[in-house]
Amino acid sequence: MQQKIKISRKEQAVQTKSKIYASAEQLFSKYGVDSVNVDDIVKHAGVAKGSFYVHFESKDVLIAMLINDYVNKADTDYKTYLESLPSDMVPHDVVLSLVGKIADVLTDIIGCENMRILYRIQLGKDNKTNALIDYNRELYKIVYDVIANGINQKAFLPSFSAEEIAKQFVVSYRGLTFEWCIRYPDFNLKEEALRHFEILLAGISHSK
Amino acid sequence: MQQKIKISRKEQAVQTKSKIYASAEQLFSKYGVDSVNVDDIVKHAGVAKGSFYVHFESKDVLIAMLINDYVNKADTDYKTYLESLPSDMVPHDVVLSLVGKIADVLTDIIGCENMRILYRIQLGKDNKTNALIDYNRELYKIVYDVIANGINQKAFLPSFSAEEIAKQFVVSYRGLTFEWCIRYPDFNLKEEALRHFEILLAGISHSK
DNA sequence: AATATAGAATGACTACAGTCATTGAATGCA
DNA sequence: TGCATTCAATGACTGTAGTCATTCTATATT
Repeated sequence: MQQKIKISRKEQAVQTKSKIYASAEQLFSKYGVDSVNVDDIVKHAGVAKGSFYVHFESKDVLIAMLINDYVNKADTDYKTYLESLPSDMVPHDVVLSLVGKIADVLTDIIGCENMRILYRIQLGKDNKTNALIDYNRELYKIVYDVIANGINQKAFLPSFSAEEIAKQFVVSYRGLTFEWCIRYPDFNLKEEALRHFEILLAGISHSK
Repeated sequence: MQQKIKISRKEQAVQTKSKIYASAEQLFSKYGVDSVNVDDIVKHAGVAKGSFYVHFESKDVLIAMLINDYVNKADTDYKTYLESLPSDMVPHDVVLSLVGKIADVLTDIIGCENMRILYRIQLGKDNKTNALIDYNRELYKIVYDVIANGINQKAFLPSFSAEEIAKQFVVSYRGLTFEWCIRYPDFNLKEEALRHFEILLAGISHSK
């Protein structure tokens, strides 16, 4: 009468991990990451506390994974957004549109609280988190394409490589987002980002 | 036979706070902030644990105060550094010199670990810390002076105000420092900062 | 001088992240 | 089939930040 479906040890482990991940996602989205502790998560998942740490480095790493998944999903949208822009738009304006769109996504979809948590975790002493997660990879690639295209069209100077500019773009945007996180709500991310990149596009120096 | 020097209640409180602050400073610098707990500090100061929380919001706020004091002391040095530069140096080069000097101070004097802790605390949910401490105020003022001077000398475009540029300068530098903190030691702050600001100075766009 | 008030000081206590020695069941091997 | 190995699972335990009801005493008020 052994009707149980046989399940391998490995599959079982994957299922346990999923149960924990799903429970965390549910509880976090319902009550917020600060109001939910690891005991709540494992109780909801129906496993022991130790099991949590078999599958996840720490509570923070799990949170970072959840938020990062979310951020990456949003980042992928930028490609669709760029394709929706008129094809005759000049690179200068494409960059600024993208800058604005990113601010909208950060403000309306991801939210200041999530970014703050994500950044805090990235700065944690355990750089194991950082090895696992390649932050802003998607965004970097999209920016790179836009810049490379601008250089090809001779709209941007060839003095700096597209790689270099894209890298510094992401750095600047992180600085802006950081400022937004700590000054919220007294800092308008979109406005500041647009001004920042207008300066970057134009340069401040007469020498050319 | 009451030879005790009379001391007011307020003075007493100030002394208690100082004892805690000094003990923390000593122990942190000797063993590092992660190896010293609040119990160690209050034991060393000869007060009860509760007293710590009478005078300080949290362990993190105390750490932030200590590091911020240190950072501000370093920031003040930049003024001296700028005065040491040849007076005929063009504004473009003054900016880059300052950028390099800041990187040196962050790398050699303050250190990645301290910046990481400071940023992590700034991102903490308790924005009470942030109300207390005005981060990078000194740096902003110094950058502002350099930029305003550049605009006066007609070396920089008047399209953007010195306030605006100085503000964005600080934002960019925070983005760079953040990246340095999380990528350390695989990120050369000075190199990246110099490249970043070379791009900012020149701009990337042909339109002018 | 007697009483009331403020607020500094206290330390036992709670909450919670993270640990680790032990258990037990699936898999590999003879 | 029986023994050995592996590793997921367990939960009691530890370390530490932060709390709070209570005590104590200098100062203000009468």
